[in-house]
Amino acid sequence: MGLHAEFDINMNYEAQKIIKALREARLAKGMRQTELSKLSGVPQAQISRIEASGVDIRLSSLAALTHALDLEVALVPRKAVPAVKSITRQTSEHPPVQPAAIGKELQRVQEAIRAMQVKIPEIPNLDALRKAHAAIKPLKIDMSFLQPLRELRTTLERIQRSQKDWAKIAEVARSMTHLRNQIIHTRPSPEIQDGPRPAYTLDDDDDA
Amino acid sequence: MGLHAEFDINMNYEAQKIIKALREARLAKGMRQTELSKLSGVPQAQISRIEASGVDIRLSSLAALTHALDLEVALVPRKAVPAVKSITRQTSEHPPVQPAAIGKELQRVQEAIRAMQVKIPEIPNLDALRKAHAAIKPLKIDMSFLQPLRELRTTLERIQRSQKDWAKIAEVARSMTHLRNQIIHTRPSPEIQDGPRPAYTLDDDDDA
DNA sequence: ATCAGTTATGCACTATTATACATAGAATAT
DNA sequence: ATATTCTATGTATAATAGTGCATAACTGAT
Repeated sequence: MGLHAEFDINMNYEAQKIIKALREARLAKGMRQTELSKLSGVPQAQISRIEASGVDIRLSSLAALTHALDLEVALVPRKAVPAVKSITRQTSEHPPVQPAAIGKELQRVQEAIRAMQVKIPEIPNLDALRKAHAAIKPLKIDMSFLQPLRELRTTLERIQRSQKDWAKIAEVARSMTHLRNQIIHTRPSPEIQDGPRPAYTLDDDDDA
Repeated sequence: MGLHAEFDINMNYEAQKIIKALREARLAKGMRQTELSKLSGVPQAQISRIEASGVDIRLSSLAALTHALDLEVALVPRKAVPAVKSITRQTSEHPPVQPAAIGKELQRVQEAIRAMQVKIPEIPNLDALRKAHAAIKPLKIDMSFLQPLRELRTTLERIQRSQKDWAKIAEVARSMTHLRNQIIHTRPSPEIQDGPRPAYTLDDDDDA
């Protein structure tokens, strides 16, 4: 039982690749096992075992997890694999070439959201927040938006600390979406094209 | 066909869709459960249970089956799902290297069914028709079946025009299903003797 | 009616996932 | 070093996938 237990021989390559993709998808979203647990309904302990101990997961569980990660399980013909791969690369999350300060701030926002979730078990609005953030993340953001971002974050943190006014979370989410729209409109800078991040799916990036 | 379409409540929607896709992939290749069983190592009984009784299959089994079917399990971002679907359609479910005349006739059959539906709003038998057609569509069909297909279609059209004898629709559906079975059974016949065709087809008929 | 091929079920039995807690161990802040 | 968060494990139990064999049920063919 090492730190990273080896995979059992139970699962074949294919299966292990999927599991690995799952884990990477979670990490790419900055999600913790506990969060994913809450979103998917799968207990944290089980997620851990799945990721680390090579549990031969059942399809329903896989579906639950992927759903929570905004992914979908698909059966693609071998012949189509390369094409599909290229598409998913395009669509997957890019940590875009960002001014360092912006990148850091985005990270902090994500942190704040996560902290929120940890503190308060039952919040429906949180998902809106997460989505707003996810919508902003893949954009190229000008330095002029650093301030607004920071303010949003501090507001969020204040709410979290005060343990009250959770109703305001929805409001924050709204302004965050608004901010996103502004960002988009300031310059016709659509999605980014390069992606050093293959992220999940059909990864052939081998390893051991 | 959906003799027994009763899935357990254990599996979620997503999971059931995958199972269905599996079954259809098998049928599209004209494979029988015993054959798939040999290729994948999964016992026929288990395959049957999986397809019909909504077994919550494990990932390793899924991988084994998909592999035997020349498919791969992929996790695709929700946003990319439509694109991926269009690709996989192009590659697999698509008119499978069909003689042009057959393809056209299938199209006409579909037309006839649709016309029927427009004329008569509520007919239970129509669904059977639709299913029979859907079951035929993904098959590789020999030119020898062109005549039977055509006859079925004209019968259908006659019924529709006469505005009567709707009871016969069920009969047509039955013979269509029958036709499907015949088509499947003639699989081990490497035909391809079409005339009206660009000579370069490059058909990648992958039957092993 | 009979036969052959395919799929669905029944049953006994095993192997493993899944779950609930609890908690240890690792990694990160403070 | 201390606290906190995150991940991995331990234990016990329930639920069920998986297997093998046999065979029923259904279909199309002779």
